[in-house]
Amino acid sequence: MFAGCKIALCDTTHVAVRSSGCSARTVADRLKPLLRTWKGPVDEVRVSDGKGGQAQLRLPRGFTFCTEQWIIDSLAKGVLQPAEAYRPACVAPPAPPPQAAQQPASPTRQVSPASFGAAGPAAPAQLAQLQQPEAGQGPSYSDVTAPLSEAALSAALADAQQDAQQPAAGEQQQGAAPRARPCRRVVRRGAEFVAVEGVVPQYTGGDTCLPWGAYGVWEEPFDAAAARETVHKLQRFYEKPSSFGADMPAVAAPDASEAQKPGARINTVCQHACCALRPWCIVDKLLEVKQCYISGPALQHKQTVINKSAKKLERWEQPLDTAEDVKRVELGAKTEGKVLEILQTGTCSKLGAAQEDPRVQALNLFCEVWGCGVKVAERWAAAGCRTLDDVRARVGELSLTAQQQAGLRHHSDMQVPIPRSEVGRAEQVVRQACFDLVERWGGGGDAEQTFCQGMGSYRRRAPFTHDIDIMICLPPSLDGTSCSAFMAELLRLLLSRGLLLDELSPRAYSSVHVDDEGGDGSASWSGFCRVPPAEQGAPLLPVRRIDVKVYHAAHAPYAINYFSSGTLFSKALRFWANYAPPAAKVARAANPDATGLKLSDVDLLPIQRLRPRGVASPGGTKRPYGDMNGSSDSEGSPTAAAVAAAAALSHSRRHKWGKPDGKTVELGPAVPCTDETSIFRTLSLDYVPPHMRNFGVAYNASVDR
DNA sequence: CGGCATACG
DNA sequence: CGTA
DNA sequence: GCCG
Repeated sequence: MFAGCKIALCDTTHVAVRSSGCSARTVADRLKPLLRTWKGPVDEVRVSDGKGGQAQLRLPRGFTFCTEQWIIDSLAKGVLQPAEAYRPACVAPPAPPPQAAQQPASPTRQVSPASFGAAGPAAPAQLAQLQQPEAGQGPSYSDVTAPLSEAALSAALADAQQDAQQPAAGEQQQGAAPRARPCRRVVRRGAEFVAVEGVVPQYTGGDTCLPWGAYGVWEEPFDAAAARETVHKLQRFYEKPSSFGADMPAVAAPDASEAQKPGARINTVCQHACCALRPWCIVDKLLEVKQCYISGPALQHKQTVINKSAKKLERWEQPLDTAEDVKRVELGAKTEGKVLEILQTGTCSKLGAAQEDPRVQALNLFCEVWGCGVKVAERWAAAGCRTLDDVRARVGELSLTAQQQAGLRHHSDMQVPIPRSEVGRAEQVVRQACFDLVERWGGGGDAEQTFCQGMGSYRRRAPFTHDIDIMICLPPSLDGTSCSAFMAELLRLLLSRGLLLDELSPRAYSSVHVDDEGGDGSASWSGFCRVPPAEQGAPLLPVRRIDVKVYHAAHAPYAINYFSSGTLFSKALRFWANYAPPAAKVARAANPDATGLKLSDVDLLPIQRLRPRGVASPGGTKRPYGDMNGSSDSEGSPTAAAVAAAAALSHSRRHKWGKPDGKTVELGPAVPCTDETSIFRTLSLDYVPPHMRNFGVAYNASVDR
């Protein structure tokens, strides 16, 4: 029924429908043409969209409607979820007239007729929770603390609470009556935290009173609605900074244009039901177009722009049938043109030309090799190579780095997605080694404050990842030790325990970091590993890419924030810190000369931008995004103190390549953050949990490059 | 036309 | 320049 | 490629 459609490959008994903004009529119309090829039995079903719209539609027997969230959750949990809990509002069974009149806006679910699946008269409360899985995941605090016993606090917990004041956690609870302290006993056994009494708590802060990082608990409480709003705010500001302050709806209002579409239908190529809900085919084509921009000036930024547009389209929940439909998305001029062309012809001239060009094809292929970027790819192509085997055959004359040779060797294994479970087992191996080492290195009484977790899309709950990314934050008692020395030991241990491949010299790891102050603040290593099979005799698992990072405790909030976020989310957050008026206000409070904040993986610094965005040249003094806050005029002429401070600060972190950015100066003092929540609060944002730090729709195939 | 996130190996 |  |  959905041949060629990427969503439907998951399952052949469900019809994915967007959760809102769609009429029953539309669903019926979309299904009609698809049914022409359906041979099996069909049921006549009456549906209502709760907005007065009703429709009679034909549905293959045994099929059920579901939202896209059903797919995501089913994948994440590895089990098909009950579809009735994910029924789209726009295809609810028609409500009996009297009730519908009484509660027009109420989302109460009616019990379904047979063709909606065997929902039965399930408890409405349960349904409501499942309907919005996000809400269920939020730490409605009572859920978190309820199972815990009311016995006496463990002495260790009491101690920890005394010296860790948690202002951010308290703030989140504003308004709510303080609850009795939850009580529990948790002990660390090696790399594991086990509950002796009650259960290991899930979230820090809030009224659990649990300091961040105690007992291996690093998850912070969140409000799903506030988090969604924050994601939206960041997206908007990143995509169109001038839109700051204007309140825009998260999705385009379900328009009345469904009734009479003014424009002519130009979409002649894509009839997929799921593409009416999200233009997947357009997104896919656009990402192919991105590949045309593989060489030339500023191409990285052109690719970035296409990426942004793709994410925007991915979030677009209206059908794209007419030119007016496309206009409403508000893409850039050129991108919009490409989308129109794709709609009309199924492809785009730019793409056609590039697909004919074997050199462009080769460049894109070569860039898949880890360690090979555009420059190197161009060298290989210039030498006449068109396939990876061409390159392999001429390794000698092309002078590949060890990294590139390894990347070439494992290229095919890199194509295999990594299931969560495998990342989890790698995490266990590293965690064991890490805690062993922390103890051996005399990590005082605070070894349990060591952070060691799988990061990246794994921490964002993706069902599959493309690499294994593990981060360690040493406990405070190891502040004086060198991260690279710790890394070297750790790699040796991981090699001997059979996780790492003996490639890219994990044996000889050393970081030439003879910088300032004793003890370098961070170290990182990238290489390959093979996770030992779960049971003996099982076939070897593929080789995987693995990154390991070690940070000092002081950097933990910033490092964890960065490595838990998707690429675009990180960029948007840093962009916000740099330029958003609320961030600028915070910056000025920390240092009167500051114009914004610079967020990195180790700290949050006030900075002074000598030429703020929106200022043409030395001439005018136009401020970037309106003069929304009173500010002292001190732009374009850094104080002597600022320059001196900048020189001192940037001394240790001067890059070898690229131009040293002379247009901003780093100022002090750094803004201290105790946890991730406090980073968001500092930036005047609400905390966003890792699994929501994706732009676009979570866990589809697209990867930023 | 300058800037586009920020850093380490 | 490569990586994240 | 797009925004200011």
